[in-house]
Amino acid sequence: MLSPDPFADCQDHDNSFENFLPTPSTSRRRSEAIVLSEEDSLDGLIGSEQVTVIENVPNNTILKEGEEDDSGDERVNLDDTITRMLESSDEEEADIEEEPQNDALANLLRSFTEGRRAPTEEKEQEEEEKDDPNMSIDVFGDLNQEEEPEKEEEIVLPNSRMIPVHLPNQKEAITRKRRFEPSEPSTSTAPPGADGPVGIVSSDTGEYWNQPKTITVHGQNFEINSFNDYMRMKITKLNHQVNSEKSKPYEKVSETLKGYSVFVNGYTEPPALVIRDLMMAHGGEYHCYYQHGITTYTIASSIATAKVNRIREKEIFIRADWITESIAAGKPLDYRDFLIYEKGSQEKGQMQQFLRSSNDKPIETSSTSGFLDARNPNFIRDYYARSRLHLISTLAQDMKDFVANLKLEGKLTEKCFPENELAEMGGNSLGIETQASTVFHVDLDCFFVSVAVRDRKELRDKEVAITHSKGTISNSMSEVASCSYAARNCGVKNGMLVRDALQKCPQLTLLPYQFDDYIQVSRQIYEILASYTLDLRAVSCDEMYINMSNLCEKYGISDPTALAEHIRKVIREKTRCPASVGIGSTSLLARLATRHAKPDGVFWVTEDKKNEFMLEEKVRDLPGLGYEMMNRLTSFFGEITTCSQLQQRTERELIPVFGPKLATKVFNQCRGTEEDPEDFWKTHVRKSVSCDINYGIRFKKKEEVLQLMTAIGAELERKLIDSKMSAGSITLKLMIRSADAPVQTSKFMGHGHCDTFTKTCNLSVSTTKGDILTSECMRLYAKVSPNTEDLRGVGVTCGKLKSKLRKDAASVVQEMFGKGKRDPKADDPIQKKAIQEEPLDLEEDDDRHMRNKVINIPSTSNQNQKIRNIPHPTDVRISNEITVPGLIKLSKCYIKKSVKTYEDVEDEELEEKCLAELENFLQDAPTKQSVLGVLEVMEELLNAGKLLTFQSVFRKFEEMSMNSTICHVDWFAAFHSLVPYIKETSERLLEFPVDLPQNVIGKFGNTTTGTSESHLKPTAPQEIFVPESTSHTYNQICE
DNA sequence: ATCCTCCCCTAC
DNA sequence: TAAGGTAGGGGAGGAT
Ligand SMILES: Nc1ccn([C@H]2C[C@H](O)[C@@H](COP(=O)(O)OP(=O)(O)OP(=O)(O)O)O2)c(=O)n1
Ligand SMILES: [Mg+2]
Repeated sequence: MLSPDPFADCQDHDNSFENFLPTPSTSRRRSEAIVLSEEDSLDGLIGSEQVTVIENVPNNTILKEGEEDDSGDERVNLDDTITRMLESSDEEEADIEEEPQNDALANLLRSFTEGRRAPTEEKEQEEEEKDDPNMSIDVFGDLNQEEEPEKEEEIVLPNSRMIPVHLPNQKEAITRKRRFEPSEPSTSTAPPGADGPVGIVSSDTGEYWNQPKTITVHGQNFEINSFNDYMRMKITKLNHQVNSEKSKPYEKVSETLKGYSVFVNGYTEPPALVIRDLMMAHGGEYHCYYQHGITTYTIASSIATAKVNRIREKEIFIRADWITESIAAGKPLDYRDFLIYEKGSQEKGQMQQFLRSSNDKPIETSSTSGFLDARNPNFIRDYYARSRLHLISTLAQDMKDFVANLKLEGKLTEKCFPENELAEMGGNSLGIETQASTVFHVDLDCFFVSVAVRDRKELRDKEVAITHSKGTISNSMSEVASCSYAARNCGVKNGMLVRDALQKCPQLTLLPYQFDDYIQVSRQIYEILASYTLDLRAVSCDEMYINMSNLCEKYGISDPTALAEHIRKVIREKTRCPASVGIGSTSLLARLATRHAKPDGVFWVTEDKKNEFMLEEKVRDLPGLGYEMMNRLTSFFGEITTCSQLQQRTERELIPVFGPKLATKVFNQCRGTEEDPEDFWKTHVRKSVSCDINYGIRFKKKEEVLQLMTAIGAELERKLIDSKMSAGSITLKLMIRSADAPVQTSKFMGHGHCDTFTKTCNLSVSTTKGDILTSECMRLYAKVSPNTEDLRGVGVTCGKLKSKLRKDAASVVQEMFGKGKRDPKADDPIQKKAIQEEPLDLEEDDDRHMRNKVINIPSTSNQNQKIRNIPHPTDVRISNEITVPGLIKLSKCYIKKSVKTYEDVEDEELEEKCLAELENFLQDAPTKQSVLGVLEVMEELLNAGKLLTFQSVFRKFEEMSMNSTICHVDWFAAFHSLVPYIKETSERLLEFPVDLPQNVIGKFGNTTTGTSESHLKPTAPQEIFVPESTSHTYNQICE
């Protein structure tokens, strides 16, 4: 195959290298990324620089202030409200669910297995679909190696979409040289994708760097560096007795407590150490800290009253004798007999007991069957409960939502500081003009560590890292989530493998996560900052920007560092965590300033000093320039570390390196002239919702894939509903073990070196439904059809999101008719038609339909070759032309009937005529387009609020589709593939806040079971008013 | 030109 | 053992 990739030139260079690198071409790109490891030395530099910053830059460093030329005041538009955030009822009809779901799944399963039955033919046929120009079929050839191994040679680089650049030869040489430098084995800044320095030994970062240090045999790591080990043990023991004891070997006596884990709170009898041994000896787990969702029980002797008040949700306090008695009994006993109640408050305890027993069983820890088992329905939950990245991602999103809601309400959070402090701050400087723009960047210092160290004074200023690793294995492949500044001085960095961190810093103390506390602290800091101003932008769980321009002006504060110190003080008091504040006139300057402020300080880049300031800034610190871009920069211009060096380059020169957008951005950034975009302080509408699992995926059977997809679908449904969005498109991302990567990854159950494949499809009707998402994902999965055992990761992204909130629709109705009551005139279709509407999101579907291309329907002969390819709604992009004339006429006919109060012979005749036409139409096998046409008519009836008509049409259609004498057999299946979509639309309507005969829909929901009987007895439904659709279909119906 | 899909990169 | 998620920006190259 030929590659259209303009980067092909560079491939040639690489090819000359292939002697050294037994790397197949697919992974060449990645290995190159690893090879260019000046990143390491560069970061090492930064690391050491940080030391000086810490020591030499006193807190409150202020570069002199001077000019205040800018008169352009940052106006923030608080009115930029997202209407979608407004409240609206969002109930779900639980009982509608069951049966249709199964239908959808059954359908999907069928199509899935069919797809697998004849993979080769499928593959060839797929070519004509041409829906995948980028992902060449050969890629699959690559994966299905056992069939066609010779193909490997001609494979193009499917993953290497590069900016079209011709790398100078000489730079290439530099690149290569570096490749063999064993120096600075820091993996911390290597992006996750750079996992595979494939050419050398193995697939994973860790294995590459550590190959000389460890030997791996049968999954067992044999360590070499025992001195480090010894030191670490010794220090850990001093610092944390329990932890050190952990490494003692113990005899496993039984499996009685398998699946249970405990956290010991305070003094108990037997004491914590004994409990730990007991737990371990009997198959249980001992946790040094309570971990929400993971720790089964908390063991304590009594709970102080104060403590009861802040019991973590679901935390179960029991007495220690649960353990001893369970062991004695040889089975885990019911925890409820061992609950601890607050003294003298039996009542409350019983209430709690009741709540607990009714709500949920004690959290069975995943280890019962190993969460890697896809059959575990709590698969995702258990994984998430331990994933720090999931935690910080969702927490960041939560904080963004929190801020968005505050802006919407326009209310500050409750003041948590004396008002006069602000006034005092600016009191004496009323005459002095304040800065035109003052932006704060607040970031907690080594967030996770700070939280952990709060209650452990002895570890303050010590080398500490937060990780899953308990330190029992010296060369742990676990990652350091966050490390203290003392540890950073040793060269430890966030994201580094524990093994490497211990190598650099043997005295490192490892502490476990405290997820619950991160959530709390995160909320606290946002509550604090939001009490000052709503001009605030959430970046992550521990980091945000605040626009202090208005506040400074209001209180006449000319020295923002005083304000910053004040804020830091409040944060420290409330959370007991240190925060640093960077101050500048733009977010960029504030952010860069924070680097100098850390740890636990303030740094202000004043306008007159900002040019000077920028000169010394590190290029790597510019936001947007990561590992890969630094590599590219170096390969073009050699080592460039400071912004002053970067300033020597023209914008034009940077474009080939970074691409036009980034080049412009970086060009301005390195001069400090980058202005914040107009909407920087505005709430951003979320564009995607996704769920990724790229850990622990080792499947044997395709059913397990389906099971995972089902879980992902459910999770996405939850997230979509939570964010009040529905998905218009679905993207499936698969991580597949690279052909050259070993089956055993270096990180236990990690994904190792992988190739990724993505497939997207658009939904004809946007949805929140997990079963639809799942079935679509499986269809996409079938398109890739990788070796099940080589699957290493699955991610699903919902895009083309639509707000599911009806608020805007409702307000339109209110404006027109007042009070949101249904207008009687609206029932009259003729009058109704006269009413012109703003486009509502109901109609966005139609907009999208118009935009989408119409895919050519394969000729019938072509279709017949397939085993039996029943058209599916998403096979087709929506057509403008509806091809179900009989159905439309029937609809018209029913609409007419629903309006009239008398029987009309003429209408009867018309109805029969329509039915005949429809029958005629249904005699042909369903095509993609005709199935879609049916769907569209149904949807439009629903969208138009024609419930009665819809019912009639639906019922009629269902009836006909089941009758194989009047209709082609495939229509039955085709019709049922539509049901979930129709159901989804009908449920959407339930949310419409105008009077709605819910019972009708409810009844309808129960009848879409696919069985023959139809309960769609008209229970006197009324047509409801819904703002008129402008769609082509609807116009056809109304005509 | 502008859109869409399939990537890659970045940040926490 | 280990828990490598998630959202956004953006480029290449094809389709329209
Ligand atoms: N690779 C990473 C990077 C960060 N985090 C988590 C742990 C961090 O504590 C938190 C915040 O990230 P920061 O980049 O703000 O790093 P720290 O707060 O730890 O240090 P500092 O902000 O002082 O540089 O995110 C993580 O789990 N894994
Ligand atoms: Mg931080």
